[in-house]
Amino acid sequence: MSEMVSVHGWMEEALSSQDEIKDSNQRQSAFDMLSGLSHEEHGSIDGEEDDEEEDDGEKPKKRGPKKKKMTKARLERFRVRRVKANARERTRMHGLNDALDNLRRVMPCYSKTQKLSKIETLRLARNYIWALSEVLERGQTTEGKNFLEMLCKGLSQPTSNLVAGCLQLGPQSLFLEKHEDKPHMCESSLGHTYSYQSPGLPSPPYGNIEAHHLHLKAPTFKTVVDPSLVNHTLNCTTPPYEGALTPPLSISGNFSLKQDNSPELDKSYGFRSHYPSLGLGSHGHAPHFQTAVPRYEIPIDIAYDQYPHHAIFTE
DNA sequence: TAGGCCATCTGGTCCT
DNA sequence: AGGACCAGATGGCCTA
Repeated sequence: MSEMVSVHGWMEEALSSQDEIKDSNQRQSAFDMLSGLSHEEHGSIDGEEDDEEEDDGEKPKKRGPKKKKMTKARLERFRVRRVKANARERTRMHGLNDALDNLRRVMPCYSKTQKLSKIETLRLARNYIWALSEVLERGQTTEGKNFLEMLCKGLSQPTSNLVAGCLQLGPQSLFLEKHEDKPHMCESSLGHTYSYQSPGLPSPPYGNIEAHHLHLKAPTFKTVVDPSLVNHTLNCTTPPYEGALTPPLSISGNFSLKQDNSPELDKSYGFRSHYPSLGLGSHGHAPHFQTAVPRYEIPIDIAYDQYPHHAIFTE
């Protein structure tokens, strides 16, 4: 019993030493772990500082590997190992999340304020690669409805709406038409926040996107930012690529740009990355596609009866 | 309040 | 032995 107390004592110590463990839940799970230990090992705790096993000579020997006694020393090592493993796991997951963030930034609808979920980021990335492959292999345009449909395949409707909105609004990202009842705030690739009217897209949770929802008339733009910026974005055709073709990926150049928070880099980087062009930032060497804003007139039906969480485009 | 998303802890497995 | 990776469990936060 005294050993249990001491064991809980080190658990408490270990727990209190971890900033991450803040609540009773995690505390409890740690004790659950301890309970697991107690199941087979508490009986062996004998207070010895020594790790060596001892045969008591009276009980019949069991087959199989001997269970080492859970001495204080072993418990301490176990604790240290577990704490270190937790820290590594946190670090690993942070790295994974950083990578996911980098992926978000090269998606065609990056927004600092409206982050795509992990799963949606991966789905959109898959679609983006697929769509760009089609562009390269079949000469499809990035401005047609097919491109948008490919991008949105399998995405949830909120994400589809986001992508559709971003592609329609694009770098110009502002347009206000008749519907001014529910303006949305949209952070553009330039890092500015625009107020725009979603063109009738249903808001979550889940409706149907119909053709007229994405019918864009000659856009009239309203801006709440510097008009010169808007003018800049309105003329946002990237210069034709003149260099040698290289694989359209420059990881270091691409991602390092975003990690630098300089607004200037943000501009050039985001400007390209938010668009269905193959521009890969100022350090990338991918052929640039025309990045003028496409205007979609898309007959989109979403079969939400069948897939309540995913937008399915049907022809 | 339910559901989605997320961070964290944890133990198991594989590899070096 | 120890690290990387993985998946399950758990609870917090947020939103409709």
